[in-house]
Amino acid sequence: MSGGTGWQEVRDEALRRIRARLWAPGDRIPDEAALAEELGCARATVNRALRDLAEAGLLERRRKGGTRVPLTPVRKATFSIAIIRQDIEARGQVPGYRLLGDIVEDAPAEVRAAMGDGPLRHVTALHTADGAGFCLEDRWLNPAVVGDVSFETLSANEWLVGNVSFAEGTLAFHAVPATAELARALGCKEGDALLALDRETRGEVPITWVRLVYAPGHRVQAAL
Amino acid sequence: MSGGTGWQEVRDEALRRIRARLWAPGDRIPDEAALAEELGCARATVNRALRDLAEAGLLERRRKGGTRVPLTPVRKATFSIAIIRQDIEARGQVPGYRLLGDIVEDAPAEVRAAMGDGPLRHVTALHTADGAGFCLEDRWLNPAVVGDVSFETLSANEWLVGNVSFAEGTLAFHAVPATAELARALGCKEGDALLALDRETRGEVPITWVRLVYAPGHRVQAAL
DNA sequence: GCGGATAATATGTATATACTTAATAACGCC
DNA sequence: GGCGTTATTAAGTATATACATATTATCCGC
Repeated sequence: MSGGTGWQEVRDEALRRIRARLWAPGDRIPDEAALAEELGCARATVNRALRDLAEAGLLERRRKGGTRVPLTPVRKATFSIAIIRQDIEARGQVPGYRLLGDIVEDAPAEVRAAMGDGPLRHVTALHTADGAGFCLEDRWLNPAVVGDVSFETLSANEWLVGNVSFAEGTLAFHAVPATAELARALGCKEGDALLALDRETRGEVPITWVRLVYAPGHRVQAAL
Repeated sequence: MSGGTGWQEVRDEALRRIRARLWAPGDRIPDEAALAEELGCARATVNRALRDLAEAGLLERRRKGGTRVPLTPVRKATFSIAIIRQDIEARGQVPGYRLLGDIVEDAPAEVRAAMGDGPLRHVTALHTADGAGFCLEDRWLNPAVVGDVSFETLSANEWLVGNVSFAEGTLAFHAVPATAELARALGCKEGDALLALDRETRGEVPITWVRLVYAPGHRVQAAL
């Protein structure tokens, strides 16, 4: 009657009521059955809509407890992790890649915490955009997983995505000062503030630990 | 037969096949009806499971085109945005708050791009954890939205969440060098590399633009 | 062979129904 | 009143069915 029964319309109507404070923070909202009747749709449709909002942190749902608008919503932001080359192409720039180092050695404590003790394959490479340094990849690999694949022309980043992707892992952002090596590779001054992304990937066993350090000014954008 | 028909079990089984490369990158997987029959459940259950994997970037689905394992998966990571005070409490530390400045003035170009021209209320505040500087909040507010609420004791961060939350916005991470003010507030040296989070929030009109600069070493963790 | 209309198809969604589960509320006992 | 048991409730899930919608594939006329 009111114009539609799709779950997205139900979600939008719920969102409107939240924003208009018809449903104020702390409030318990009508249950699914009541909303279904009011909006003229099935309960499953309301369920889908409210579940969607709950996943975004805009509602809190509990069995028997009903659904309520959180007093202090914990919004969730998502960002996409693509291959670096794709990232650069998406910016309309020409991607480049240069292998800087590839040796087996003992890793620092920070890496050993994630990858375990024992010698690891240490690969460093520079990704460029339109010829300029874009991102320095500092990667430690489990030799048992990668064997002796060459990363001369194909970045480890790309090889991993195509071969041992779909694994679990953790990810964190932080800031690091540019070392002499970073300054040289990324074309900035030593000590400059750079954005870094640490990522750890493992399947059954640890696979890789990587730190990507981006050129000055780089921003990683997320969507709410 | 095989042990269960819940959508999470279907999802896990699909994930297992992807990881085991039974379904290899580029492959088209069986359609929902076939999987439903094979796994002994309803098509809607399979749909729920595969939709979940597609949202995580582990599958690509298209009407008529079927479902396939992406050649270069674009994984999605999510992180939660809570009130800073809650963030600090979650670390087991005692949160503190000190208002540093609150004046109406013209904003720099970067902020005007998001908030429009005209004078804005500029609020700066320091969040502390166990007494030490944790995060400097540099916020520009639309006076038409906030009026003359006092942020002496309640952080703007918290006031906004409780009053104009549920709005749209953008969010980005980057790195900045510590200015003299930042160094003083966060207890570090001038020029130190610091993680910054820029966030823009708007409803019908621009509401606020904020930059949170964290103390040295701070990491923002995301989940895959 | 090419382009455009047409058919086929896999996913997307809506619905009624039924049952499960977690959490709260009610009850009754002491 | 305090406490443990039981009943109730609202969300969570599963299912069959039906129809919608985007594509892809096919067919046909030229």
